[in-house]
Formats: sequence, C-alpha cells, structure tokens
Amino acid sequence: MGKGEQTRQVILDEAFSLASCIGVGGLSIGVLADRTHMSKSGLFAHFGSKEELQLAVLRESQQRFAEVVVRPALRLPRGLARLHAIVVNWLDWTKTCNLPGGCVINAAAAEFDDQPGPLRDEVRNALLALNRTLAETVAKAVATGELRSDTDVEQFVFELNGIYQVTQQSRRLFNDPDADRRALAAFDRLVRDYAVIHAKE
Amino acid sequence: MGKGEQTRQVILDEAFSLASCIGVGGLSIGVLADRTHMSKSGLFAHFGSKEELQLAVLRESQQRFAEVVVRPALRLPRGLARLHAIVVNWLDWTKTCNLPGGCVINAAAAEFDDQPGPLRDEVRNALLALNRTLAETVAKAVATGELRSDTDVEQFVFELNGIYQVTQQSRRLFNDPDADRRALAAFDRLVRDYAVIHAKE
DNA sequence: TTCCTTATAGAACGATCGTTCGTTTGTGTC
DNA sequence: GACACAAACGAACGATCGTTCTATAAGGAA
Repeated sequence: MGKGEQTRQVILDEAFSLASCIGVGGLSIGVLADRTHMSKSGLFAHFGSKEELQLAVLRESQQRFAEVVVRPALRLPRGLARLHAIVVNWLDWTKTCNLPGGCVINAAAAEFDDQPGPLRDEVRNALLALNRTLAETVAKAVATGELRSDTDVEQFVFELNGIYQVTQQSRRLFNDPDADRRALAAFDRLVRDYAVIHAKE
Repeated sequence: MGKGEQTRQVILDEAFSLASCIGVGGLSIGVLADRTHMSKSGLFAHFGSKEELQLAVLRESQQRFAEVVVRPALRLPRGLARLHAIVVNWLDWTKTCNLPGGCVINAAAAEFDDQPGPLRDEVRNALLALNRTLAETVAKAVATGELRSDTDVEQFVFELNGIYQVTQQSRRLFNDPDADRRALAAFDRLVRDYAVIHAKE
C-alpha cells in the first residue's frame, strides 16, 4: 500500500468516528485536518471535494458493516440461527466498531432524506442493500420450514428495521439500560408470531 | 398580540418548516432572514442567539404535536380506541402540519443524541414526555380490560416508537407506498399479542 | 545518486457563519 | 403633535467554511 492510500485510510478512520458523533453533514475539512495533524489543502487533495470525502465515509461504513455484521453470520446454517446472528451483530455493531456516536449511515439517513443528491442516493442504496440481505435471510428461514410459508417477508424486514432504530434511540438519547433486552424481546415476539407451530394440544 | 410577537411567530413558522427539511442544526440566521424578508440583525434580535432560536423551534414543534396528535384523541373513550387514534394521528402528523421534511424533533433526536447541551436536553425531555403519554394511554387500555393485565407497558411503548421511526424512514428515504399499511399491520400485531383472549375453543 | 512522480504544506480567495453596534424607522400613549 | 419605547435595518466584526493555486518535500524506480 502506497503512502497515499495509507494516509487516506488514516483520514477515513478519523472521519468515520467523527461522523459518528456529529454526522456526515457536520464533517469539516478544517477540523479533520487538525485531528490528523495535516494541512487543509493536503487533506483536501486526497478527495477533491467535501462531498467526495463524505461519500468515502459512507462507503467505508458499508464495508465495515458487511465485515462485522453480515459476514460472521454467514458461517451459521441458513435459517433462524443465521437471522438471529445478524440481528445480534447488527444491534451490537456500534460497539464492535469505532462508533462512539452510533451508526453513521442510519444518522445520515435522517439527515439527508429530504436533500436530493449523491449523498442521499448513497445512503438509500446502502440501506436498500441491507434490506435485501435481510429479506433473503428471512426467506431462507421460510425455506427451512422454521417460519410460516405465508410469511410476509417485506413486513418482517420492515419491523426489524423498527426494532433497530428504536434501540439506537433508546440507548443514545435515553441511556436506557434495558434497550438491548427490549430489542431482543421485540425480536422474539416477531419470530414467535411468524414461527411454524410444531405441536397442537 | 403586539408587533414583536407577531413577527416572531412568522419567523418561527418559517424556521419550523425549514428545520423539517434541513434539520434544526442546519438552520442559519442568514437564510432565515432572506426567507422572511428581514435583515439578519432584525431577526436575530427576536431570539438573542442561534441556540435560543433552535430551542424555540423545538418548543413550537412540541406545542403543535400536542394540539394535532394528542388532544383530538382525548375526546375518544380511554382504552384501545384512544390509543389507536393517537397512533394514527402520530403517523400522519407530518402531513397534518407543515412538515415537508418529517418530524423536527425526531430528526433532532438523531442529530443531537451525542452532543450534550440544551438542545439535546430539550429533545430528550420532549420525547420522554411523549413516551409518558403513550405509557399512560396503554396503561388505561390495560385498565379497561382490553389489554392483558400482565402487559409490559414500557415494552409496548418501546415497540410503538420502533414502528413510528421505521415508518418515517420508509416513507422519506424509500418512498415506500406501503409504509402506512405496514405500520398499521405492525400495530395490529402488537395489539393482538397483548390483547385479552375473549373466547377459547 | 538522478529523475520523475506523488504527497504535503502554505497562503490566499470569496462566501457564509453568528454576533455586535449604532442608527433609523415604526408603533402606541399621553 | 410630542414623547418614549420597541422594532428593524445596515454595516462591520472575527471566525470558519470549501476550494484553488503555487511551491516545497518526500517516495519510488532507474
């Protein structure tokens, strides 16, 4: 890895955790230059524009998410076991990665949902891809016979997203110590309602 | 109402709908002055600081929320009917009010959850108050015998918040035409799971 | 070492930020 | 109409924003 790639990665690391706290929109070249002990122009040259820097941060976030949340779960057998692993990794990934201020993309989703442009597109595509992954995982749990065959997969994913978002808010804004427990309880209720009934009595 | 109060309200109206699109943190005195056809200093004098303006917007949002979401529902009998009304009003209130870019406070929650200060406190208190209202409403549905007596009220409210947040995201970021339907389906599933079983067979 | 490329620094640009100040305009009261 | 007070303006402040330019320093291949 050349010198350029190397420092670019250092910048991205810093931008990543900074954006976690103040949002992708709140990133500033000057502040980032200070934190990395570089000149503004030197840092700027690596990206060409502020927007490109922001996009790079969003792509970095996607990459780490795939490595930390999705990939480890792929080693488990398809079905509920894998789905459960993804959900747990998902809920914990802000702790696993260097995300002192919560998921970058999720915050960016609320920030840019009304501002058309490349940033909104990037966020949108990232979350659409995540939903697709979740949908496939749920569909496999239907295929294995663990979830009912008439399961509304899209609805299932919809509700999963709700659980994730309220958990983030409860943790970050309310400092609710029960957030994780409640999230898992909501997930259990979701799975139970869609689960195949094995025995009648 | 004196002249001062009058223009202050004009400013707040504009700031309110602007903040809906770009966030409370993205508000700027200059832009707001242009939109209201005032000078920066003239507008500034009404609030004394930018932060005070932002706080005023958040308080304005709380007031409108109470009028549009909670109050109309209080005319319905306590219990599931009232809870249902609140949820429906809640999901629709960005359409009812002048909120082209979604709920101001909810966006601010994601924006300030990592930045200590008066703004975070205001958002936090607003959402805590909402959760308290929701909890009381759910508790009354338990009291009327419509929901099971062992209902975990906090869990119920937790999941309600999840439904609200994912609905906002689905509508604003994904332009999902099914968002409202899915939200109501999730709410129905929530109520059904906690409802008292009337007949056994 | 030599040479070319890449990476970083430094200074400056125009724009916008929130804020302050002094002045002018407007409103309401005696 | 005169007066007191509130409201709005216009100009300017220092700071920071993203960006551009030119020049210096470092890196890597021959």
